[in-house]
Amino acid sequence: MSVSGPCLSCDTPGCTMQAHSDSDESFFERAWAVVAQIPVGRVTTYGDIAAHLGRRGAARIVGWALKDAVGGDLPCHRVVNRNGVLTGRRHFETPHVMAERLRSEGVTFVAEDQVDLDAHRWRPGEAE
DNA sequence: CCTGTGACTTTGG
DNA sequence: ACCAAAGCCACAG
Repeated sequence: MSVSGPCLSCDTPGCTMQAHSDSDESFFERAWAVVAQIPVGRVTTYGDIAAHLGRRGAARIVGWALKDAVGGDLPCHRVVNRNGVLTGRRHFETPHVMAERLRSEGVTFVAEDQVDLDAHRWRPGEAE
């Protein structure tokens, strides 16, 4: 990305991350770029990422993109579904690493596989 | 070009 | 409140 200025596809105040505008990269790569910016100890949802990329109904695609990123450097464990449930835990090396990593970052849980979304939710474009 | 695939989300019973 | 069904959409074959 090389364009400067405010976000064109989201209404997050002060967002300067134009991951969706001016990009020759695929939707997958843009999704990865967003995930890479999730702060430690925070989580976000598939829907939020998709909406931020200007594709409101592409939440599923985001999850799909993450699947391709497992094993890489991306903090894919910080992405949960809209209820805070770790629906992607099955795609990790072992089903527990997702929760383990979150716990080690200080994220609290309301259930075995459900994080306290209200307490840790991060929206794409927010300050880290 | 058409079809299948899903780490999702919303809706209706 | 719980489950099933139907939208959803980028990407690969």
